Amino acid sequence: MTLKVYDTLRRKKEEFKPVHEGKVGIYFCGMTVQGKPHMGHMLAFVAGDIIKRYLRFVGYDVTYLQNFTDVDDKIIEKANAEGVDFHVIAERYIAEYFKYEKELNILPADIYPKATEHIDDIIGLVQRLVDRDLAYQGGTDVYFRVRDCSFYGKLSGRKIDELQSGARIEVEEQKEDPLDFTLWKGAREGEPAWDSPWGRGRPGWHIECSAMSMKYLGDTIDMHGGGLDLIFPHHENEIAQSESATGNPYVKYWMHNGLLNLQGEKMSKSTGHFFSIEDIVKEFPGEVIRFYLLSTHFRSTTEFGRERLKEASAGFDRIRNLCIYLGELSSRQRASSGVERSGDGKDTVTGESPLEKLAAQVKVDFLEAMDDDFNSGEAVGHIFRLVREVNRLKADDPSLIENDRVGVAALTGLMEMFDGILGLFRDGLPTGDVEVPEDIIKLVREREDARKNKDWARADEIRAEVAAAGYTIEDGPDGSKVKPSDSVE
RNA sequence: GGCGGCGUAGCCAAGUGGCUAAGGCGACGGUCUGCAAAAUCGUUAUCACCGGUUCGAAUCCGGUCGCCGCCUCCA
Repeated sequence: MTLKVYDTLRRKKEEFKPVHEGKVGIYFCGMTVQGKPHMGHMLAFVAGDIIKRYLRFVGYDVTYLQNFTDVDDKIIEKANAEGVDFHVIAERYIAEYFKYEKELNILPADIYPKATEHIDDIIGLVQRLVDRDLAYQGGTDVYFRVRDCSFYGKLSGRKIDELQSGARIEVEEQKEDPLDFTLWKGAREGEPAWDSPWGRGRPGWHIECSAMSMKYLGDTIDMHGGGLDLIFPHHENEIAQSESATGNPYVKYWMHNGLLNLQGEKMSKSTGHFFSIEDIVKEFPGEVIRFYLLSTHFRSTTEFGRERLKEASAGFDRIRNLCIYLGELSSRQRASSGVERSGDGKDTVTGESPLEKLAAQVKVDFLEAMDDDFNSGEAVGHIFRLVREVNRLKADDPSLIENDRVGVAALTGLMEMFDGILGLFRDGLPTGDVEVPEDIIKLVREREDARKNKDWARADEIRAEVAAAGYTIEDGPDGSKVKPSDSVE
């Protein structure tokens, strides 16, 4: 099987071949920490996480960078409004980010470079561009000369001449051309600033990503990710400045995630038309949020809303229930293994039992989906097929499953693999061994007695009571089970 | 105006030339259950419209309509 990846620049899917054998360097555009993270951010980072996890699963040595752009106009604005140092603002939102990164089971990046900690690298890169006459100082700023960049526009499909007509003419007379973008921004009174050959100032937007990406991962990196809305101008400018400076290709595969829609319209901070992760996490478990985000292909525009999350929650419960069932079977089988496990032949790996066949088939389907540009949406569909198939076998003849130790082990291993790649569960596969308070257990026992006596009224009463406490009772052939209520209302 | 994307069932969503168009949610009808829950079975799509290419198209080409994004800070 071969991994295929869609590249935004070439606009097609291609077989993935890393720059260096066995290694993958990924730079994922993180947040400009000027506010709390919203769902759109989280979608992007979950997408990056899936890519990272899968490449590791396939066997690559992955180095994953996710930056924090921790100085910009809005951060400074907020700092001034609150009368604090801009670092206070930046660090506040960085801390926020980490909170939700953990909540959504996003594996930590290997490096979280910050713009303000790479001022020297940034100045060095700007200097290279100035030295080559591709950038110039205008007033206290330094600009990139867009018209001299022959390949400008190749990522976004824009032509320089067409750009100009639509471009807002900025009132910066220091620019030779309105299209030129800022590499270095001279400081005004009261703004954070660093010394540079062009006077005190700070980096413009775009340049920090180029500098940090190249510093840690080299001139040419394997993948650069971020939201679709970063293609222009951010990534276009990154390519322009990076390739102009080094003469080497900047990125091998551009990975852009689709944007989140809210009732058909893009989430947008400026219009207030968005959900903050902070609010959503109050209503839904991080696992459900993550599951929803990854059950659509990351490049698609995705509808987001509470209704969608409720649906995802119901589906997610099906997967969780299967894991719990498998966990119970394993422990039961383990418990009985000492006694009756001689020579019925069931413990032999034959690859022939229905469970083994099912596991093998679904595994292939799942991996094929993931190999196809990390299509986690399709992959999730295969998991559901597995869930239904196992449940069907169980409904037909539970003993078939219960006696198939090898098959159960195969399924369990498969679910662990899915979990490793998709990061479905924060604490590993759910086992069903959840803590239920003593008083609840007491009630359940009481109810079982009532049921034996066919005192249905009392039984229903207790069930309601237990439900009110947040637990669900399921009556089965071997008694009643209790578990925390998992569906989200 | 320029560039790009999308339009698949009640809703969400895979699928980009060829077996019965994944999967989830919901709804309706069965099974199981004391009733539920969980689970399961069945039903619920000629893929926006028109034309073309092809033995064959949701999938390719052309056109029409509709929606959205980018072009300004944005995951």
